[in-house]
Amino acid sequence: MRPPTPGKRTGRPRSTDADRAILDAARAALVELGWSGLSMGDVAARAGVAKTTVYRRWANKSDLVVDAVTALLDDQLELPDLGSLRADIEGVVQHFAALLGHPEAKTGLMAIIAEATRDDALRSRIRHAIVDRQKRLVIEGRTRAQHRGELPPDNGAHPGPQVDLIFDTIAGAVVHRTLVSGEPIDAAWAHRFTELLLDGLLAFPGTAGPGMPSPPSVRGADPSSNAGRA
Amino acid sequence: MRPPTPGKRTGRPRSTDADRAILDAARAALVELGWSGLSMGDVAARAGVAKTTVYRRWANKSDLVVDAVTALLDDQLELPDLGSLRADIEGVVQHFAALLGHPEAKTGLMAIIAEATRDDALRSRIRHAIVDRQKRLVIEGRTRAQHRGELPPDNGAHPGPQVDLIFDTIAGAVVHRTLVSGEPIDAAWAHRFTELLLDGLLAFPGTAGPGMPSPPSVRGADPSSNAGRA
Amino acid sequence: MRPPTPGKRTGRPRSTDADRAILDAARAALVELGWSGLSMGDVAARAGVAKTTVYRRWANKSDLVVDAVTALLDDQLELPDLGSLRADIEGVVQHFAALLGHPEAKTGLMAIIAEATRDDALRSRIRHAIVDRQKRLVIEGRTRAQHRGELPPDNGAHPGPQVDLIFDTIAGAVVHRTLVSGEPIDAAWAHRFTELLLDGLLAFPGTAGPGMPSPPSVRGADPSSNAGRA
Amino acid sequence: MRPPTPGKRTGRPRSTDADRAILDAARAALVELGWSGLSMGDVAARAGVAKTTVYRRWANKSDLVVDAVTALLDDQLELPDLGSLRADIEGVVQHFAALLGHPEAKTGLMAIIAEATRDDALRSRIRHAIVDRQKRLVIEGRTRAQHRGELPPDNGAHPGPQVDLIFDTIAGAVVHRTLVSGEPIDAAWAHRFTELLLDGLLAFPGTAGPGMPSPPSVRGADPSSNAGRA
DNA sequence: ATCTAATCGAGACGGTACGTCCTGTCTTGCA
DNA sequence: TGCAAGACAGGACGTACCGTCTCGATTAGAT
Repeated sequence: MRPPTPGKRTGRPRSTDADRAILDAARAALVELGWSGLSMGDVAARAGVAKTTVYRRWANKSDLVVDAVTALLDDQLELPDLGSLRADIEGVVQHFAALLGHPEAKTGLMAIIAEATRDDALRSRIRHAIVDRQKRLVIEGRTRAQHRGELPPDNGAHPGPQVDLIFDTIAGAVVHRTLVSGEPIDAAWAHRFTELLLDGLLAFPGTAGPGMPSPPSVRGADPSSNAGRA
Repeated sequence: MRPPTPGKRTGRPRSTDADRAILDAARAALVELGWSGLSMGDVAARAGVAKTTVYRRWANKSDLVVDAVTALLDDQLELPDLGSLRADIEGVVQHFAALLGHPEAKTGLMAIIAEATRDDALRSRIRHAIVDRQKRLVIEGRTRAQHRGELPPDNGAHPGPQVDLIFDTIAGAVVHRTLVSGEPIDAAWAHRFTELLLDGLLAFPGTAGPGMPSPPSVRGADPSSNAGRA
Repeated sequence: MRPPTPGKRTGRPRSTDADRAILDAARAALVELGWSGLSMGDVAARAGVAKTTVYRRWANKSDLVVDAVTALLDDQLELPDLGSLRADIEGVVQHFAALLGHPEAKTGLMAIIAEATRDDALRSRIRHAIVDRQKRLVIEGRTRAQHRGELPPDNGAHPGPQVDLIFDTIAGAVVHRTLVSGEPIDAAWAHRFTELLLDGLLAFPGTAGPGMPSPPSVRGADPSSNAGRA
Repeated sequence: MRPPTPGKRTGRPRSTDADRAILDAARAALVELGWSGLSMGDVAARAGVAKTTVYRRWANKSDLVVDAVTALLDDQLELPDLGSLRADIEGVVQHFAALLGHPEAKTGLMAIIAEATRDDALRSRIRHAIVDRQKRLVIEGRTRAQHRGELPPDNGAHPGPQVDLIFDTIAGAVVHRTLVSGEPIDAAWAHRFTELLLDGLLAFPGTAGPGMPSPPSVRGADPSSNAGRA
């Protein structure tokens, strides 16, 4: 939705009904047909709008779909305080997983990410519209944990890289399991993943079966797992 | 490459030269033009082959690109023994990151994954051709670490879920950072990620800035992995 | 040129330049390449027009060629008064023969007629666009001859069958000699044919060799038609 | 059916069953699909034969169809003596019309004639295989009429042009009425056409209605129709 | 009784055109 | 000026045939 552009104010104003109808139509088409099956003409027809009206707002497929998808995600960005870092992470994992369970989010996200691998402008748009936005969840959770005393306060170093690392790890795992491995994410998986993230691999060497969580280790103080190490 | 399979023995056999030429051409076209720019006619022309000859083997773009990309990954599956679990993980992370640095792998992988979000057959094809194959790396590294005594032996529980979790975590983080966040993976990131994975977030207070490695972590006293560091 | 017809008035109107360019290109292509060599894509290219633009107007090759050929014939429909029935017939025979001498008319006509042998819609289209139109020549010549007193006036019977018979005989002989027998039509043939048609076989003892005109037939004492002969 | 060619006698002989099956299949396909719809592969499939087997006998579609059609006509060439020139002509007209009533003859003939308008080799093949063969009918009828005294004997001049003219007139009228005008040929039309051909237009100026034949005029001795002439 | 060479079926091959679909731009007339 | 409608140039799609080619398996006649 770019070129309604600058100061000008004359002529017939754009229909906001059309805006909504087009985004809704795009979302619906994306679910049914996928990125490559989605056509601008079809979106216009679904929205009951002329093709011109679509192109007047979005210059091409990418732009339209990015807006359609991000609008979808914007409604979902919340991180309720569940009382502990561990619970917060489990919560966000399940929340994100639930979001990716919706076919429109799933298809749309992957489609624009794929397209972005060869389109720098699209990539940076995704970065700003999606990644940076979601990163606030990590920052917020981190700050909250620091206030609770679960994590030490910032020691003066820039926390960005740390935040990025954790964001990529959490989001990556969820996305990969859902979209690449193609397995669903349930409470048990969320629990085990949180355990791994907080305590580390060396702290729970495969003793956990599915749905059979290991006892919460505090800072991984499990002597047996340290046995073979210097 | 499906329909030649039925046991028939009659007629002129398919040219294996054509097989190779087409896959090579598809790979090259993928790098230059990306998924959406790749056209079957162009691939045929590059391969010096008629369009018919391509369609006789692969029914559509997805099928062709999946085969082209998996063949690409098959050449890359190695996990040299670097002497410790920590080093092995850092190694595989960097190895996988390097692979995703190649535009052909990057574009091709994401494209077929995106396409797979709405194509069950393609999804299971990806699972078998790529995911399951790569999972062996995790299993191999795990077994090696158990022999070294870094990890306890299997305690009778089925190790699958554990392997899956670790695989999704490693592959997911690498893929997400590379393709979604759009940041490169260097030695420092690989090191910090490995530290997080092995020791856990609670043991890892995020004091490291970029290019400014964290102090040797309390428990990661592995000489080989510290070799290049202060 | 069918589907624009419904009374609609909206949208961008079709380019009449394109109409003309396409028909001209089709005519030219027909001459150079013949029916089977003519391709829609090539016609579009010659007309400097997209293939879509051709298909929007004509659904297939037959339709396009029919229109191209009939437009060609429409320019040619004249029957100058040569002073006598005999001269008028000789004139129209030579005129029609000259028309069939043009490769575009020759190829186009036969092609659509052949196609029409298995396409009822096309057949009736040809009937209306070509046959009925040309029949007026016979009617006009007949009326003229009646005014001159060469033929008796209509005796109350419907003249249709008579007109049809004469039309099929004249047109059939010209077409057959030109396209089936593959021999050219010159002044001598036109003269002998007219003699046969007017006087009948029994009055016409076949003494004429080629270029060796028969002696003035007993009953065909028409000065104008004998002008160029011994 | 050309290249079984010269002296050689060794190897497996060609199957005559295949010859017949192919021609029959070609005939059937021609009726159903027309020239342009007929494909060599389809003919082979209908004949239960490999494409190679067809191409080994006929180099292309034209050759095959010409042979298929001429074989069809060869069975039909007879001119029974009906006792008078008039009856013989009426007989051959109706006979030829009946032949063109068969869709396979109709479609096949027109198709190859149309193709011949731009293929000299095909044209001369048609001339020899069809036209020249049928011309014998005219020659035979003429000779017979001369023996009966209905026509004068040859006066030394070469009779070819006369034969050609009559052949083109008869065949042309029948073909044109059937295929171009698209009207059927019944006994009444055959009678009226014969009358025109034998007596001439000036002898029966439209006094005949359909199915209401004029009395047989002998040498067109109708004074009233000659009124306006010198 | 073998040898041998042309036949047969099957179907892959390089090409060419097909007719459809979509893209992004443009040209109308109405509001 | 916005908008619905739809024409426009361009280009890829996946299909269908063409006429050629390579296979392995017959099949007769010549040896």
